[in-house]
Amino acid sequence: MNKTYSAKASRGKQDYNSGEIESKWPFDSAQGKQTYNPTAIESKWQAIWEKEKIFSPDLTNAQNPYYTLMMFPYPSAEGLHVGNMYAFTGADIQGRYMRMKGKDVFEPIGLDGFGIHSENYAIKVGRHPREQAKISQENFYRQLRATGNAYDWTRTLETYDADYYKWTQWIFVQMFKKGLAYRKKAQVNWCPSDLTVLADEQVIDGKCERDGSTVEKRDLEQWFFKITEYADELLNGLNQIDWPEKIKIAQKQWIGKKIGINIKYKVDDLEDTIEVFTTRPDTNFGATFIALAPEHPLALKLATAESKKDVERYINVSKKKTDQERKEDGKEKTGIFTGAYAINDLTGYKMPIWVSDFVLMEFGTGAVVGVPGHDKRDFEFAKKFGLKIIRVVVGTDRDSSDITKIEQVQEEEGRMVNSDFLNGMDIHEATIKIMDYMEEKGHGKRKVTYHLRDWLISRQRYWGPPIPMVYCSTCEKNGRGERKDMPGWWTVSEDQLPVELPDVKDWRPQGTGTSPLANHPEFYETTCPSCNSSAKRETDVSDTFLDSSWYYLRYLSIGSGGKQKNISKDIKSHQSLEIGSIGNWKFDEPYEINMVRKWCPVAIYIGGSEHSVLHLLYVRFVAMVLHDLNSPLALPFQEPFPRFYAHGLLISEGAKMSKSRGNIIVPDDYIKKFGADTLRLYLMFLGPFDHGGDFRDTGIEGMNRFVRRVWTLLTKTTDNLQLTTDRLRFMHKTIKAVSEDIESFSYNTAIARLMEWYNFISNSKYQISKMEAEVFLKLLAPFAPHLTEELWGRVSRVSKVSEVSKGIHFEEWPEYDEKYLVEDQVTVVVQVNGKRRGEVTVDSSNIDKKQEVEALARKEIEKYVKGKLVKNIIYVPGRIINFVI
RNA sequence: GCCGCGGUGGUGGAAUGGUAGACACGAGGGCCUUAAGAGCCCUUGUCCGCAAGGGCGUGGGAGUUCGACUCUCCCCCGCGGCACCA
Repeated sequence: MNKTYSAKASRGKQDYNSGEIESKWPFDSAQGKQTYNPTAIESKWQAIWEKEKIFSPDLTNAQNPYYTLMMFPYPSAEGLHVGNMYAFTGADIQGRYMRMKGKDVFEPIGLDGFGIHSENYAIKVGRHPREQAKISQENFYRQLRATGNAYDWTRTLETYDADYYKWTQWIFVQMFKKGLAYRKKAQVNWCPSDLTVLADEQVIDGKCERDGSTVEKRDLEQWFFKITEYADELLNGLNQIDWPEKIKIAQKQWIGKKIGINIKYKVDDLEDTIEVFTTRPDTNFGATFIALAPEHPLALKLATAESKKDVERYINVSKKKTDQERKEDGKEKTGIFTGAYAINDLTGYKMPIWVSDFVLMEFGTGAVVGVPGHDKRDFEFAKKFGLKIIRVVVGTDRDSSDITKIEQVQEEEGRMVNSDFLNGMDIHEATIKIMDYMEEKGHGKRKVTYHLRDWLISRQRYWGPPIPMVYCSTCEKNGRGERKDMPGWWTVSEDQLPVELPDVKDWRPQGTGTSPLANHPEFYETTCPSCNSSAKRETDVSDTFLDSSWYYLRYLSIGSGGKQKNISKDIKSHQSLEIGSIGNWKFDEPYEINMVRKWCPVAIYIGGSEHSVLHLLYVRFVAMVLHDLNSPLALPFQEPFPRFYAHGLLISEGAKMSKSRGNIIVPDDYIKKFGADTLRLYLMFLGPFDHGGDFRDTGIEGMNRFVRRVWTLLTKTTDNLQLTTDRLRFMHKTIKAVSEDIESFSYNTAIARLMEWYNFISNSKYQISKMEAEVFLKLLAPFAPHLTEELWGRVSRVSKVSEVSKGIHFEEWPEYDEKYLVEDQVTVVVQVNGKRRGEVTVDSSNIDKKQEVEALARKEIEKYVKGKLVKNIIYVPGRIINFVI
């Protein structure tokens, strides 16, 4: 399919270059100008590309769909910084390469501008979020255009558009209908500076993911998504997707599936039983105490009369502590004895029941069985309070003595001792045996636990999609509701969506545990969709991560059937939104399923790894739910991104770019001074794409020099040039290397190969032939799209008058020919005992003749071998010959 | 504590187990120029040496191999994820 370049082809093409051929593609405007003027060239081509819509594929009729997607940005803060540009450029190169390889590439862009990031920025600058969004949008799109990425500008989306968040709300409704959205009162993470609740995934080390303030616990009634119901799917799906291992591991850890057993213990002299969860029931013969979380319902109940007061005091102190304090104080274990005992059925031992805040109510059953010999925490606790310690496992250190020091606590592999019928078994065998035994005896039941918790979805903020639910107290009294388990609650019907976010003046978060919308009866007062009595809308909005959990589907559906939308102010403004359609833009479906079938799953998704357990987990969950819809809209796949590539982080002054650090670097000035092409090349040349790097502009002049030299060389193309084999070989070698490097995201080495080729031609004082120039431009095109487009017009013209060219970015990627890669002569390195002592040149045809090479090599290293016994000679054909003496 | 990734010149970084330092940046020297800038040419891991040449070199230590930046084990350092998760 692709052209193969050879000397013959080159001669054949000379005919076309009369210099008189005209093309429809506007190549002529810069004719005659000889100095490189990036500003002029870049804005010219950006305007042409967008006007001609060459990067807007025909979604319906495309033959080789290739959907390349970059995580869309939060347009908060002061604009696109070079870190964003680094990531976007790397993604764009991949897309441009695939386009030249013959794919119909769809590369959309949009803004994730709804939600807390953008709202916080609006607070900072004191502007209404909606007003700020307009400003940010304009600024971001202007900057994005200036980077020269091949975006489809006819299909942009912004998550704060009513025509987008209508469907974000629709997804919430589907969640509710499937029983996956529910409301419950729970201890939730509260960020005291954002004045809202946060999902577990948004709390890092007890601190808010965004602003680093210490997260508090509050008891609030909140909306959750039952992501836990998909825990196994989310876990198993990881085996089928081509994602970086570190991200898969992070998700796996976060899901945290553990198989263990719930064991019930009778409380001595009482009717109560205590249930504990453990993954190490094999050590149960060594169980000597029980510890309850302070919040455990039995904690106070079991306390004997004389200890009741102390237990109560302990519980109250614990409850006042934040999670953070509990963890920090936990370095020194605390606890209080209830006075009660539980019976270890295996040994008959009366285990004292304690209350301690190292036990967490949220995990397992909120109670643990203490095996101090084989768990360090249990040991610390037992040691401090003088509880019994029994060894039941002997590990690889063979220590079988009593456990008296923390270093002796044995948590790893080993064999059972002091454990009756388990003795002699290794711990894994014993685990199975004891679980079988306990289940048989009715003492316990196998249990799977997950670290993953349900996704807390509601936010007490303004700038987000209102949760599309209505609460009717009349219905609740009558026990009626859309779902039996949630009396009083009704979804807003689809034809009533979107629930529009009203413009209010008091939009700032208030910290009362409710959204600012709760102050607006004109918003929340409504009638019950079921019984018509007066009812109240939900006033919380949904988490930003819900907005971004489905956007890849929407891009495909902007413009019905792949028709392009007309960007008009009316459509963009939420006030004028009508249900139905405006122009050719359909509003009656969240995504067009036929387009989704054709283009999804996404061919390659590129983004940062900081979203490992946030966006990248949520987006998979939402896709799985949509896959399971009982509807024509059900997705035909479970995994939206079978291939994900995590780019590195570009940092500045050793830290992630952020406004608070004041180390933001914006590309604008560099683009103005050197052009986007130079900056693109410079960013990509810093190192491997998954590596990131520290942005210093010390090398950018050098890259600018390269770009200008390329310009100079390529404006002096010669048509009549007989190429030597050497030159052809270099060209083919470069084609091979650059192609492979792009495919493996080694952009830095791809650029280095092009520099080598340039050096080879220019150092030899050669002129560049037309054929070389064409290939060179094509290989450089993904990296420097404007420069190459401009030069393409000059170097190549277009071969056929009748053909309408779409420029270099739609030309075929060059293919290399193996036969040119073979060298006539090769250099064989001569080693003595593995040390390089010389080299010999051998004809390629002779590289398999060991004797001849050996004879040549011997001469080379005679002085090293003289008088020594050569024990062995290793010859690697064409590479190396090693004399072992 | 557990898991993952990394450690190569002054700097960013190259190297299917086979010539370590590609390609750049920076630095030094030269040409051009009235001058500056731009451009071009040369040198540039380190030590000894005028040179020829040689020694040493990929965080440290051992090992496998004819041969190790690359594979194995131990240790040190940096970065990232998880974490009183029972």
